[in-house]
Amino acid sequence: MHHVDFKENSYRLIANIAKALGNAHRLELLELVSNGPKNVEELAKEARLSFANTSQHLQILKQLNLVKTKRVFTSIIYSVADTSIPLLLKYLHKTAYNQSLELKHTILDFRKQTGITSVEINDISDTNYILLDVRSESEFNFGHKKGAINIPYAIIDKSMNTLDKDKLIVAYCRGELCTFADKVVKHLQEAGFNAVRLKEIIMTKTG
Amino acid sequence: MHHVDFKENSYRLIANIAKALGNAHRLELLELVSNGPKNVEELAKEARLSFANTSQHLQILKQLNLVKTKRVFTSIIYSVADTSIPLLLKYLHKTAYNQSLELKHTILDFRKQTGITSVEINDISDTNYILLDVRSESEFNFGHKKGAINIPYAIIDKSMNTLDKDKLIVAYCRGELCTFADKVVKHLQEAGFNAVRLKEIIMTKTG
DNA sequence: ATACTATTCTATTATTCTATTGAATACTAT
DNA sequence: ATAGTATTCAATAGAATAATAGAATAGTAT
Repeated sequence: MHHVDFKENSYRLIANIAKALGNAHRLELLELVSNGPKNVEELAKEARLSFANTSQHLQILKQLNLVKTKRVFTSIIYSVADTSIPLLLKYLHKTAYNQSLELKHTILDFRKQTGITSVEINDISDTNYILLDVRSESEFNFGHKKGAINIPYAIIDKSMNTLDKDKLIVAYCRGELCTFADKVVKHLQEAGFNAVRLKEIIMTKTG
Repeated sequence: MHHVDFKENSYRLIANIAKALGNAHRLELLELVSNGPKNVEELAKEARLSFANTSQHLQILKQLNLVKTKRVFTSIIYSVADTSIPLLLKYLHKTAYNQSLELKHTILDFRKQTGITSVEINDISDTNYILLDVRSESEFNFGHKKGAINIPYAIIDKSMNTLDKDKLIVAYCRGELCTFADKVVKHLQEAGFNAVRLKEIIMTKTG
């Protein structure tokens, strides 16, 4: 192969991966499956898309080997194909946040509007905090931050009495654009807890 | 802003960055400017594109704040907007290499065909090797690996006599898809030098 | 001032991408 | 076997993207 064809072929193949990430819905779907395996119905609902459209986007991701499937009873379960993919998503978010003033302001304004404090793990002086994962039980079991406990968003009102009011509660969900943690923090604060939201780009196991 | 709009807006803005990388020519242009500032003419020539088309692609990259411009005499010089961008490109290459069998084989077959050995820095047992940067002088001056010396690809035949035949020569260029280093290694080997190519995804300063 | 030149803009065309709809498929459950 | 259901396929229309050619612009050089 001539070096010009080699270069053009290679760039085309790499660009194909970027192109797959270059659609807001596919990006969201890929992040959803990065948080744990899900079937098409769940993904369609979470991403607010039609069934058929979700399936089509997922097939594009599958064709590029970014997600993989397996059948479990009547459902096709999609999951992320490789652990390097969430890492790529993280750097994409980072660059977007750094280079797009509009994105930066969208995120900062939203957090400001909710009035909830976001902290990074390293910024927490209190060593005796509770790290609270508010995602679903299956997402928690698929992978979570070291030392975290799980109270899914949906049941926080019933289960918050198991939490210690004297400790700082640091809640997190799927990442920067997931708003489960924001809502949980608000509920906890209203119930008299000392709670903040973990500032993170994308959910990663170690932190 | 409602949390659904917040999410959709944010994903749209992040996807816009990915979309910019989702074109083989733009990807190549972005990597070219990551190696050092260049004017439109240079970029068009290197990427084998028409002048107008190059300009249009560059404007898309500029609009997304991935590249920046400045005028120097009669030319507009494009350069990469931020150091986080080459890092994103590196992870994109990595994921593409891992997930696309076709890309992996394209690269492996090309290197096999040239018959040139690729090594990683850590694999070199001989501590007394020469690290040779074969890019242009201006690219070298913009940033190079620690300890590297520069003999641009274009003048290797005239300048190879300054190199030591008793030392291992490890040549590198702009990265995995750049073939300058391959050609230089071949010339050096034919002239009786002991030369190999540095295996690297994207040119980074430290290594 | 004027010519020159590097770059960008405009208009056009061909191509690719996206969402929708309804039908088809492939598997499970009985 | 048959029914049921989750998912995918196929066709389509509209929107967005990409490349080309030629005109326009904005600066430098004389």
